[in-house]
Amino acid sequence: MADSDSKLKSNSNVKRSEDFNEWYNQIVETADLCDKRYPVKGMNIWRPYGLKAMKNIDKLIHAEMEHTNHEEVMFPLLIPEGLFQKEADHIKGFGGEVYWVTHGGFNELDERLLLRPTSETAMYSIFPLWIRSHADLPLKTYQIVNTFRYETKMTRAFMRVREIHFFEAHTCHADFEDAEAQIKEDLDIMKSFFANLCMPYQANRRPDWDKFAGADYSIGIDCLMPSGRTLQMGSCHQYKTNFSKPYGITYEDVNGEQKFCHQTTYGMSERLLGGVIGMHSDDNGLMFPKLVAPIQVVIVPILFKGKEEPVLKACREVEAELSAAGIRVKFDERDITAGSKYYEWEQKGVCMRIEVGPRDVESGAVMTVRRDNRQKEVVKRAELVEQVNAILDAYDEVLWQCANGNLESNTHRANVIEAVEGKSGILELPWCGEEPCGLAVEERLDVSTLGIPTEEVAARIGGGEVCPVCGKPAVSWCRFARTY
RNA sequence: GGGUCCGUGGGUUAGCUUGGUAUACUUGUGCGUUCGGGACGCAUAGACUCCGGUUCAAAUCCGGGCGGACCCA
Repeated sequence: MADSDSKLKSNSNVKRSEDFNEWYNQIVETADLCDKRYPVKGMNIWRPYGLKAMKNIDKLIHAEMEHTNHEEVMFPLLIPEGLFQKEADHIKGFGGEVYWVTHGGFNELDERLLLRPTSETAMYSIFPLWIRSHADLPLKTYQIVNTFRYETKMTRAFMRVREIHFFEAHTCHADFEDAEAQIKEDLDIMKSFFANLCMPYQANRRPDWDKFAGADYSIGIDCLMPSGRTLQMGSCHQYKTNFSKPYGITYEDVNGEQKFCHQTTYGMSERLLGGVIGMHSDDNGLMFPKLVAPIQVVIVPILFKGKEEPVLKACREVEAELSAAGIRVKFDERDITAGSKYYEWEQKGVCMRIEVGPRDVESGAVMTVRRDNRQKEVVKRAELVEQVNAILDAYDEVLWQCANGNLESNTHRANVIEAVEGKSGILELPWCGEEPCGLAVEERLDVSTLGIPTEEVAARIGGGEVCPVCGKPAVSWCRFARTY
């Protein structure tokens, strides 16, 4: 594998291992995921291949939602100013980053409309009409729509954009306990969902100064990228009655009393794709998990003059057989050399390829090659589907192990700040729970506070640790990291 | 929030200081020879971010917009 001296496809390739950030910027375009040339900051074009990957992720979300009895809805994009302004903290949090619609044709609007930065205020104006009695609860809804935020910071494909492909689940409950049960269910959903992406993560309860605008508390889902920074891949929020009071979301309980609902939300976005790209890749390009990959298996014919027909025929049979088994397969018949196809599909993250040449046709077999380690294996045609599925499973397992290894070896726990100073990754320190101490750690280490692990075992103080800033007894462990 | 820099075929770029015919590689297209890890030959297509100013003349100088990169808070 003479990668180092092989000719570069483009004039400006950087290796992931050398410059992760620049590599990311290039791979999203060279792998045909998006087109960044649209002339509005933070608004990129989804190209077919990238959109397929995103839709596959969406499918996993839909499946989780259906499984947990959430129902899909779609609310309008535009929100009247008056509705938006009902919850004070919410406005404070989002006010600076909303797009306003001020005109209809040539006429100035009486009431300005905003493009939803998130849909709380749109949905909660209607929920009171849907909820009348305890029998209407819990109300569990979700939607996958585009939202808009006027980002002033540097934008980055899939990771920080102004038009966001956004998933949001909104639930209403009779009381706090039931809302808390919903948060627990959300944590379960995360577990199975991120397993499908082969993404190990940490769920952290955000400190109060970093919670969602209007929330009682927020839980962030953080993944550690190979660059050593964490990426927030989603979040869920306990609202208590913070929104139901201003929006009048009430129900009549069994005793005939009117009560305010308790609410939760769970949100994720196209960042999921950005995270998958960053996490599962190497110097040769992407490695999509099998459930995300637009193409799971690519078939490359090895053609020799005068022997084309039997090879092409075998390829078509293999394609049909795999396709019938529900595997996303592509037969690459283009008239370019086999080698250039290998490089291209490896870069685009196809899980494995099948080579079919005259030798294979004669022996009734195919050659399989895995994307993750380029391991070659001869597979008999009779065992094709079974073996391909086995390889895809093994491939996914490697992705998970690799990512998990990165997380574990870059999580550093210590009692004093000096011990984690200069370390990259996730840093865990005891914490007294006071904001000034958290902020002091942030400043000292140039990190952000991720928060307290939601897993009790990870959060619990065991041996009388003290806050490394103020020296008072710690109430829990707290995580810090440089973030995207 | 404050500052610096950049914008030339689809991509990467030379040219800009000192105004005058725009460079190369790559990609794309067509034909032929090839094909078990980025093939080769021939032919061909394609560009000065936008608006205004200075000038006989602007990719080049000046101002602004839009877009992008970086640094500091």
